[in-house]
Amino acid sequence: MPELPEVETTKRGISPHVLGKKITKVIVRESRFRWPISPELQAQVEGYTVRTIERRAKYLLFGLDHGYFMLHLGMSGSLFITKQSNPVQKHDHVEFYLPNKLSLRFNDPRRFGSLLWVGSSPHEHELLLRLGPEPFANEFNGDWLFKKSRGKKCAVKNYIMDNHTVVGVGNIYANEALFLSGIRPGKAARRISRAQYNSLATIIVDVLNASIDMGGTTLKDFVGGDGKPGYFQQTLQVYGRANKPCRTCQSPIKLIRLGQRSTYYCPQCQN
DNA sequence: ACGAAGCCCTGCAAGC
DNA sequence: TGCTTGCAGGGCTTCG
Repeated sequence: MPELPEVETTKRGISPHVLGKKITKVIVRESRFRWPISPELQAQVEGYTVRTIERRAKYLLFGLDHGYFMLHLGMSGSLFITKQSNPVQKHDHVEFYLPNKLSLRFNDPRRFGSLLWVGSSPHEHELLLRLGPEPFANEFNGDWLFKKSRGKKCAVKNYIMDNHTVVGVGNIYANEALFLSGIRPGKAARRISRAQYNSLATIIVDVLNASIDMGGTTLKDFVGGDGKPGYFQQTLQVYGRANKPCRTCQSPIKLIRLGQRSTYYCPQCQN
């Protein structure tokens, strides 16, 4: 389940091997993804050079001279550089041949990911057009969270996981950030104070940044490796810790479901 | 406009 | 041991 830090880490990991390189061949072994991979993609990409790689939310945008293709890792996707001669593993669904007998491979067991040709204005694409701000953008702060939340009855956890509020906050980081902010996840978004949103916004940015920094330590393993997710290396405070003692107060961590997602919190520390 | 639920899919763990 | 069942989850889509 790649969260934003893994997508950013992936981008940084593959960039040196992909930027300025010509994609000589595209092999689609499985086209059934979130949306089927169109034959157009292969035709548009083969023989062209990658000029830019951007991340928007959890999407990666690959810029060629005549347009962009966009890739999402879904829940189980990974993207890595490998030698063309290395055996194709299960779920290595798409392969981009690069110079020097290297390849960029897209592996995705659950196929919740996507790969789309989006033409010359990717940011105008339907999937990106109405997304909220990046967490690292200036416009994302406590003030934004507070103002946008007025009148919203939904749980604050669902609110911060909504891509219209801010992008890139997945289930794990939503749980962790709410714990670190002392906010109970089921509380209505409109009932959170400005001060609490200031704290929450800062913590979201800090947690994502820390995770990207840790992810960066695995970059050297990207050739032939898989880029270990950053969050496995950090100590999770509540996520996956149902009934275990809170690291702060020893109270058992509670597990509930909000918006069909596992939600963990400390009933003592979060109000 | 909002919010909740449904759906896509495979791997893994638990239960029998 | 080998089956069946349930759960996990990002995010688009549909329904109320």
